[in-house]
Amino acid sequence: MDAETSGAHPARADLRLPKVLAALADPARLSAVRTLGRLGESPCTELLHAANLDIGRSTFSHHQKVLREAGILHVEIRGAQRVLTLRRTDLDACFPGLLDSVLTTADRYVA
Amino acid sequence: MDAETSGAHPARADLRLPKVLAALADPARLSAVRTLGRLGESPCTELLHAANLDIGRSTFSHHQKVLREAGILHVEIRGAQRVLTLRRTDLDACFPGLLDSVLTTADRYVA
DNA sequence: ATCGACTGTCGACGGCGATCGAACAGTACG
DNA sequence: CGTACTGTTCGATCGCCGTCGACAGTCGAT
Repeated sequence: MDAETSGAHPARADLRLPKVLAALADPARLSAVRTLGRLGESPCTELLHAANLDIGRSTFSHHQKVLREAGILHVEIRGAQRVLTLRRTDLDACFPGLLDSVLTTADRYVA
Repeated sequence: MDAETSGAHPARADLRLPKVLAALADPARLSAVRTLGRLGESPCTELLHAANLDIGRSTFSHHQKVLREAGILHVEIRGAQRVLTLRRTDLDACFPGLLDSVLTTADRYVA
């Protein structure tokens, strides 16, 4: 079926810390992840606006891909939209405390 | 005195999450930080060997600078050597749980 | 069924960063 | 002083990453 949906999402055992950190290191992606942490789930464009990102949809599409391939995001196709969610359980299993830390860090240390 | 030693080390209030994550995202730097977490403190060359990094001294010097400017390392000059330590208290204050997470993540998720 | 509005993807380009080797500077020890 | 060691700086190379404009599915309305 979806060599698309499954191949693009790395298995839990394939997650790697450097890749996760690199994905989170970009300000736009970090903002998106933190916003998604508050929203729970969101389609791409909606998240793009909710995170106040001043970038085009094409750029955001690229970021979404990077986050997905790092194992941070799960993408579910609903009609014409792709609904994004955080892979909380997988991330917590591999990197205990990391996601919580990234999500709860005060805004003044993120700017 | 040390406009060198103090200016190069950002104040706690100036630490920024994206910069810290970017510094930790590089495999060589990540390995160095994790090794330093076990050693407590170490001079550059000693850490370079302890971390099994297959890179030259000049490259490591660059990484050390990146980690220092991100606020992750503290550098103390002792004679001819520079002794490196993690800025644990500052990092814990700004990004609770982050350093612990990075240091305690299982090796198999770091490779 | 087709038009239009919306969704997200793809190819290309530009710039940053990791790396190296060589030259340099500071320190310790004879 | 001269040798050995520690780490930095510089210039160059090269691959990767963020960005954009043009393109392609999908849905609702007419």
